[in-house]
Amino acid sequence: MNIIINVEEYDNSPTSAFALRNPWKTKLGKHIIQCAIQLIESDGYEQCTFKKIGIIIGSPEASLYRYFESKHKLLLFIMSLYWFALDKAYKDVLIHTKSPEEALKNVINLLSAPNNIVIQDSILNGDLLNNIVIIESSKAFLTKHVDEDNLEGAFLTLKAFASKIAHNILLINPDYPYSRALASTIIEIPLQQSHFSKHLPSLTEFKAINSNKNECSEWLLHLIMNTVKK
Amino acid sequence: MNIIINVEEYDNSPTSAFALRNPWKTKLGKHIIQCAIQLIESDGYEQCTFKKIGIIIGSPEASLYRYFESKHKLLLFIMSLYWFALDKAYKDVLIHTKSPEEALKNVINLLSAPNNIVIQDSILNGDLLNNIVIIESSKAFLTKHVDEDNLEGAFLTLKAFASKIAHNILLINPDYPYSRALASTIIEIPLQQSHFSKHLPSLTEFKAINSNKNECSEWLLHLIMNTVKK
Amino acid sequence: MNIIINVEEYDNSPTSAFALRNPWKTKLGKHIIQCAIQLIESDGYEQCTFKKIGIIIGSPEASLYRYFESKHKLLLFIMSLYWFALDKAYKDVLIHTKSPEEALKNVINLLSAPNNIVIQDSILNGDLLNNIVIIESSKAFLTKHVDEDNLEGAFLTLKAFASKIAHNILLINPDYPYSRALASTIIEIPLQQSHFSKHLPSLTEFKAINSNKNECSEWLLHLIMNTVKK
Amino acid sequence: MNIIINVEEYDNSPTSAFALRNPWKTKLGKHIIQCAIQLIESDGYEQCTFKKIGIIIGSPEASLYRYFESKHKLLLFIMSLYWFALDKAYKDVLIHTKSPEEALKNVINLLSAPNNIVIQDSILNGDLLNNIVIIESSKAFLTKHVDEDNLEGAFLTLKAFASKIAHNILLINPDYPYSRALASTIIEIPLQQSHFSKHLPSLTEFKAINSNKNECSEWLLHLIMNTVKK
DNA sequence: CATGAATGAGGCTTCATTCAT
DNA sequence: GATGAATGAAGCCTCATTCAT
Repeated sequence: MNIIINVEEYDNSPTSAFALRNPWKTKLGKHIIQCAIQLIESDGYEQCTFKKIGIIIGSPEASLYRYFESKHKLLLFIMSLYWFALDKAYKDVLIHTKSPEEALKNVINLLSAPNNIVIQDSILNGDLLNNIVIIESSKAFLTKHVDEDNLEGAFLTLKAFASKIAHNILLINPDYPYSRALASTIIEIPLQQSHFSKHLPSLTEFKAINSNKNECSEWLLHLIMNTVKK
Repeated sequence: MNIIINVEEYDNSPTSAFALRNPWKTKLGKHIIQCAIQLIESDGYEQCTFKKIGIIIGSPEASLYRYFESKHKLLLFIMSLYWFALDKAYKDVLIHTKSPEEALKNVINLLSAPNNIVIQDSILNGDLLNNIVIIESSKAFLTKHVDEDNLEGAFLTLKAFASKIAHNILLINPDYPYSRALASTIIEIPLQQSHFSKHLPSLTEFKAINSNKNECSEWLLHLIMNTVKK
Repeated sequence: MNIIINVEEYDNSPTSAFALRNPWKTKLGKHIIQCAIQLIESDGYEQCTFKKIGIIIGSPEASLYRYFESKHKLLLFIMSLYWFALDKAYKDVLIHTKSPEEALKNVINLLSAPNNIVIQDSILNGDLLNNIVIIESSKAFLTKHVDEDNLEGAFLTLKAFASKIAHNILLINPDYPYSRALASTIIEIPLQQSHFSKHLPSLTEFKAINSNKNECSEWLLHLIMNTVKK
Repeated sequence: MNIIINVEEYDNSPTSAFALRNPWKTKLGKHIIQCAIQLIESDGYEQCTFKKIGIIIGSPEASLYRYFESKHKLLLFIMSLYWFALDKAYKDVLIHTKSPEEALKNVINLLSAPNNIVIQDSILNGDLLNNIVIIESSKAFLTKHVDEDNLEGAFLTLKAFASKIAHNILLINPDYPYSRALASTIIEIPLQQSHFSKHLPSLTEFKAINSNKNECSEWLLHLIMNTVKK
């Protein structure tokens, strides 16, 4: 699926605070994001350097620093954008949704397939984003010299999204005592299973997530519904 | 809980292949493991260097290379050991278990609390190990210069463990079509929830895992049983 | 004390050669000088960058280059201006002075207290200027890529000032063989003592120069007079 | 003059705390000190980099970091050593001195000529050291991120030395009210005059300090004695 | 078995400046 | 006259590792 974000939405999102200037405004800015996503996904955050990105896109390291104060800010930017986009997609989906059950089904479908993010003429590959988020999220917490506020900002969008799902669970069953734990589980399982299917296939029956997303999503839906409805 | 491993078991495990010599045999070897676990957990794998470990335990970097060929091998060693210990604990638990249902309950309990690993006079903190495993596991796949065999080795113990759980699920319900996906989910959820309770508490109802482990474990048990039994 | 310089005087001084255009003519120009003085004093010449100045005064780096060809020229500008101002103040003082003894006393008083420089509506803090001059002067000699002429220019004003003092010493005692050495000593001692009182108080009895300037100035006067008069 | 320091004295001095290991023990260590002194003197502290030193002595940058934690520590090391050596030389001179008047004369002579420092087979050029001390001393105070204790350490040796001179002044005239200011003046004047003779010769009558040290030293002696003796 | 010394490669970042608008 | 964008060069420092003892 494609999630379309327009520039105004971006400007008003917590995500924009992680960049020094709007990267969608210049060719260089867009190249940085595209290339960073590919490199972080393939080599990992630590092995991805501004220098390497620069070589690929044909700009010197120094130029990247005009867009992102540091490599860490760039990572937070990408993750924040990811959750902002998912949150938006979910909001859009809710509009055409009649029951909370249908909403839950929709969000699981949303999470079980990679979602490309489209901003202006940039298309950010959802598959890569998935992998980055699952592998690098935890690392964001470890960088001690980062001020807490930034961290909070980075996960604001994730929290907003998770909170909506938890709310939905309570609509289905107001007595469900662990709506938040279940919401975060709904978010994590597809990412994990997708990851396993790639790297440790013996740990899952699902194949690469894009080929049979429905299978994983339906399994997850049953798993969740069985618990909530009771 | 404490999982006790004796040296002979260690020697025969895939874990031992990651070290150049048996670290339990010398004070220095044991210090390295202890200290590495603490440092990787607190600062992250990339920020943990042989130099830092050396300073803490009062040995020069060069000495560590007599035990571990590289920093990466040390990480694989720790992770491999973790899954080996859990696998062993599960085997021990199975001995006194009458039904597959009880076995599933037991493994969930096992996973929902931190498990210290005890080898000779070394006690490795289960809480720290949990965090390392959840944060650093994915990274193991990304280090390209490592030969595939090593990687496979590193996850042999995890696979063995997951496989036992999947098998158990099939004992309860031979028709359950996603036993492996469910097994890996059982392994991951407690780690994730424990992680959230520490770093993003708004994403879960559970508090620090050691304080009310039962709550998380019971929730997870219901979640799983509802799906399997049906 | 305040030393008032009018724009015409500035235009005819060697100082003006260090700027590309008259900085007193625009708000931006005056901001640059003010801010540079503060930043060089607090962080040192090397840590003071056009970028930092730009951020503080809200202009991009490029704008500063319309006023000063380089950071080094800006430093020379400030130091040159300082000695030009002191020289002028001394000239003004001499007008109302009857004896060379009184003149010597006056110049020591002048040097023993910080002197603000006032140009149009700009007031440059004398205390900061003192510190810059003592700390950064020597550095001007070391910057090899600067052509000699500029260097000479930068110290023209200092030399003119020192020369007047030396001349005055000879008026008191025409046989004094080291008038120039004594003149430069008169200039340096108050700067040094002021510096010590701030940073290494155990090396002097004087407190921060502004609080009891008289004490230092009187001590210095005795020291000098004892030598000259003999 | 040559001031000879033996390794034991060095080890017990505050100076040794600025190095990670004893630089006199290896050829590399001695090369670093020698070369750093030359480079700092000729190009200034900021322009002197570990890389440049490394190129000159044929070792990679990284090797220098085994001896000095940072460039700043290296500067503090050199300055601290300088004052430690002068302090020692003064102590040695005092042994053969009968009157405080003679002592004062001796210390002024000591300060008015460059003093080489000899440690084992290393000879550190006193002329260069003089220049470094006068130009870079003030800078040591500006590096804000340096902990205060280190700074104190760096100037411990200077303070010890200055304090001895002040004490001596009081022996000559117990009522002299500014013994400390006079002591620091005695230390600074020869450095300043030597500096002027090199870079701004019109500010002094003295030529390069080594050629006619006696002249400057005698002038200074008179200047001081006239004041102290009352 | 342990360690002190050394190092090539590279990471992250800033600087001083230019140029097109 | 002012500025937004860009960049080559370099700075400081750390890392993972090797080697000789």
